[in-house]
Amino acid sequence: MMISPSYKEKELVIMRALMRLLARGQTLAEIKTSDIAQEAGVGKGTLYNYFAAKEDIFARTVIYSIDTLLHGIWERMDRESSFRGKCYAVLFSIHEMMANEHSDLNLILFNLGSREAKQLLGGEISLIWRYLSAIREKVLQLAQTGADEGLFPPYTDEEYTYSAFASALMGFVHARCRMDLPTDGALRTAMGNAYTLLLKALN
Amino acid sequence: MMISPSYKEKELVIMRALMRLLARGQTLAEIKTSDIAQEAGVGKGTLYNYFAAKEDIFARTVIYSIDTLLHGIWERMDRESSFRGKCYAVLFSIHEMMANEHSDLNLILFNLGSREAKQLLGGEISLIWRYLSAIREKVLQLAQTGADEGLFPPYTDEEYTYSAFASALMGFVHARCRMDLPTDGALRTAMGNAYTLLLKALN
Amino acid sequence: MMISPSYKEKELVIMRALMRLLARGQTLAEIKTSDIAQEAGVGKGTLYNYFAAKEDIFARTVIYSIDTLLHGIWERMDRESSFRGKCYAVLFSIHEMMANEHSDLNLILFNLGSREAKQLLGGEISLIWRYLSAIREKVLQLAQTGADEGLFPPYTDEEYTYSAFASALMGFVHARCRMDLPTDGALRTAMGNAYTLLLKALN
Amino acid sequence: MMISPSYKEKELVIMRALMRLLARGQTLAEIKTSDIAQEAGVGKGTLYNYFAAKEDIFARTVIYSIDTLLHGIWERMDRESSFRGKCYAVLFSIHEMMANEHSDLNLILFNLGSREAKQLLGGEISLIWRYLSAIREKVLQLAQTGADEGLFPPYTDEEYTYSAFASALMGFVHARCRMDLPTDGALRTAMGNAYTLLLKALN
DNA sequence: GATGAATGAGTATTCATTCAT
DNA sequence: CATGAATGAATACTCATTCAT
Repeated sequence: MMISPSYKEKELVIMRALMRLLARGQTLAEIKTSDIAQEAGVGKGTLYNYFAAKEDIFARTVIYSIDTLLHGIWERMDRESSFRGKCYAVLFSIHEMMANEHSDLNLILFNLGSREAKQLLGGEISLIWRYLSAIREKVLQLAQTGADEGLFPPYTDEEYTYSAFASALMGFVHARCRMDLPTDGALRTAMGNAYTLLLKALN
Repeated sequence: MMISPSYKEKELVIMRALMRLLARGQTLAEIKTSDIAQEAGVGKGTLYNYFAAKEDIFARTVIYSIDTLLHGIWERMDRESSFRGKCYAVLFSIHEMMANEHSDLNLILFNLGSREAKQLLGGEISLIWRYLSAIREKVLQLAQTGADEGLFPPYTDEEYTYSAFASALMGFVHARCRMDLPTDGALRTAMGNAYTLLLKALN
Repeated sequence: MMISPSYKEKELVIMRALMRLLARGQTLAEIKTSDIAQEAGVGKGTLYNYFAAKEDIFARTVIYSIDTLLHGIWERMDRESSFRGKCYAVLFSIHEMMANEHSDLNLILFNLGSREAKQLLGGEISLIWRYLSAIREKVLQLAQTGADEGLFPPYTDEEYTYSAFASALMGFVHARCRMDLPTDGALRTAMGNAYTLLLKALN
Repeated sequence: MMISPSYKEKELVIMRALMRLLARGQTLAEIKTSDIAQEAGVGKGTLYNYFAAKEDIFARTVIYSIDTLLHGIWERMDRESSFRGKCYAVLFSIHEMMANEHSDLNLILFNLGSREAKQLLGGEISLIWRYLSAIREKVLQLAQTGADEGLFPPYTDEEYTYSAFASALMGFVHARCRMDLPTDGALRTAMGNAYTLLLKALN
């Protein structure tokens, strides 16, 4: 299920050090190679035995984070059997990721502009499409589950269906963004709104 | 309607020069003060007569762009009288903004990570909230229009209503992002999906 | 008579600073950009307003030194009217250059390997040939002077004649190199030997 | 006849690896310890079992090359019995050395500035004098041979005689340097000029 | 106000050397 | 003896900012 390759011990040490620094609130632009080395507990030179350049550390850490994140979300979904349970599992994962400064992905993504991200991912741009298609497949499976439960008819327009899930999810992200310190109530409301919208959209 | 203050002649010359550079495909990180000065046709020292620092040029250009963008969208909406016309006006504005490398806002936003953006907007973070509340108000007016036309019942849950618009819009943005070179057909489909979803969500 | 272009004030300040550092016994490889800047009394950044890179400073200083040196030798030769006087003027110039740690050229040349020198002179390799042909012309004029004085017959074989001057000169350089602290006597002997050899070779 | 000490197997492997790298056109400054180790087919650490430092490798390789070169020239001279044959043997050796990128010595010498060379030879500066005196002795023997053949009178001024040989040789080197791709004819002319000059100088 | 030459703090990267295995 | 992963000192170069004109 992991899409990217396996990692050497030291590579992980270094990438995790970078993520800890980001978790501490530092910007990518602020982080120096010496900071990463120190945080990782290795010499500065060692970085360059495993990564071609500072940028390379960033790029590969983004990929590692996406992998880890998706892996986490899917594990959580798979533990639920109902459509509703799976949807809330995703929403809850997203919420946690946004709440947790230490959450792998958001640290990276919120530190990159999209133009910059494209450059960082560079040659590995195809990875993006592989992620997107893996996600799409998962979404359509989920739609199937909902249809099986009789919550809405089986889909006939794949693109519309996918788009409905995307809309509900991103609407939730937007709502979540607008909360400074989300209360349980506000959170439940936002999740409920997303779920309601999804069902209406698919009926 | 412009939320930010008025600008001096030279300030505009400089901010527009920055936007031309971005339009040319350069990253914020790549752009040097000397580039901006040259593109603006002024001396490097002149920049510092109008802006406190390089970062300040960026920050104020972001705001200027948002202003310009929102102004444009609203003008376009106001030219339409029907609910459907207003909705498509917004979707079309977004599409254009994403298609047009020269579109003011996207140049800026796509060059900023959100963490960085927060820092840039800095003390002016309240501006963000003023924009958001202006937008919310406009959205609710729009919902009123739709209700008046009998397309859906008047809203009772303001947050849900706002969220539905946000979801439809962001779903469209996501769909639009997935098109490399959008065909007319694909575009119309994506807009149709967003509009359909919105109506279903509000009924 | 100067073969290379004219120099800006600051360029000269910098090149002369480099030469002072070399005169102080430092190797080219040891000299840092900051050393040059400090010795020149300018900021490190200023170096890069006048030279493209450290290597460029070296390369252009070599050329400047060669110019200066040749200019000096020729001035000295021109002050003498007799063949013998002109020859001794050259030998004496060479001696001085080798004795004087501050002599422009030797500082540079003795710090370069020939492979490195070729690279430094780089695109300006044609300059070398212009210098060599200027020298050859001067040598043949000198041969003419000697023939006019009846010291040896006019030359028929230009290459042999040029080669004889070169041999005598380089033999002197070799002899001079072998002296640690040259006494007046040893010096006069070496010059005498070179002059004798030259006359015999040309008769 | 070898002036420097004998070498261990691995030392030779390493020094020859360095020479191959130089032969390939790389500058001393460009060559890294890892390059030498790789070319020699040993681990980087092994270098330090046989040499104190990178500089030490260079220095001892210079000496090894000089030894090899002189040894080669003298062997060639000894195979000739006539004065003329011996002289041409030397000139031809020099020519070959300059023509052959792989010739041991020139690779080293043409990569060193003289200041640097002094440092490299370092404590072993006395070696230089031993070489020079061995050379001087050989030259005077050669002069004796020429006198025995009646080509010129026996020498009375040792220094002048030595100097004449040095001049002729260095004049040839200078001429040879000026040829880009030496033709047979040009080469024979240059050798003839050197030999002619030598005989004239000694008569 | 406008200019741009001068500045020097700041940083990614290299590579000789070591030493645990 | 042989190795090569780990190290960190060392350094060229950039570029935002200043200020004398």
